[in-house]
Amino acid sequence: MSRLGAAGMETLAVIDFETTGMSPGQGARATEIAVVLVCDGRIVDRYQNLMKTGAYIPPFIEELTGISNAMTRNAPAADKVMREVADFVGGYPLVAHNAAFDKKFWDAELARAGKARQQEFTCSLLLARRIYPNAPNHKLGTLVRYAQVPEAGRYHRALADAEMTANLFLRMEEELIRRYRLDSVPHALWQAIQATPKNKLEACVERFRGND
DNA sequence: TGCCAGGCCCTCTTTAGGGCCTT
Repeated sequence: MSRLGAAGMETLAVIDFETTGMSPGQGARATEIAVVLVCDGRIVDRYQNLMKTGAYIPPFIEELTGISNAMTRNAPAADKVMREVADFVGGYPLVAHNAAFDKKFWDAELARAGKARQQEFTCSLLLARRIYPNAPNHKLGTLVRYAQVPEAGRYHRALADAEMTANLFLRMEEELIRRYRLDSVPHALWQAIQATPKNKLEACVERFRGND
């Protein structure tokens, strides 16, 4: 499901988690979440909150993110934040950089809040590998510089990373429209590109155009 | 006890291994 914005464009929710580790299956918990809504080629709304889970943040992660144990101790409860952010996102399609990571935490933290995911994720990392195959690598920071996307604050804070992911996504949209002379890039085409083999981007777009 | 992510994607591949990405 995707709702339409004022100009008839689809709205997408770009999400980023900061966490205590790599996997909720190993006990890692979220420490911060941000979502930016993208519609009609721009960011139209934002949500950001630290969240208190009681999980210990290792020193390495405190250093990486700038989010300390003291900060999360005074944050609102994780289940309350997750219910709020789920209401904010609604049924909009979700986008994240390396979505497999954020999807694990989205599902795990939502479940703890008594809710379930309503929509699929689109991965800006998989899209970037297809659209920018010649980038030095496909880390978010590298792609921001490679695609000349404005930096939005400190890397590894949720809102800054979500905004940069959103701006990277919008830049990739512009690139596809320019390269293949499209009117727009509907969500279904993003999903098709993500699922297509890495060296078959052009064929994927042409097939979609033919079916459109 | 000891270990501990996991999906994508390339290649010296498919009866597999290892780097890339996310915190």
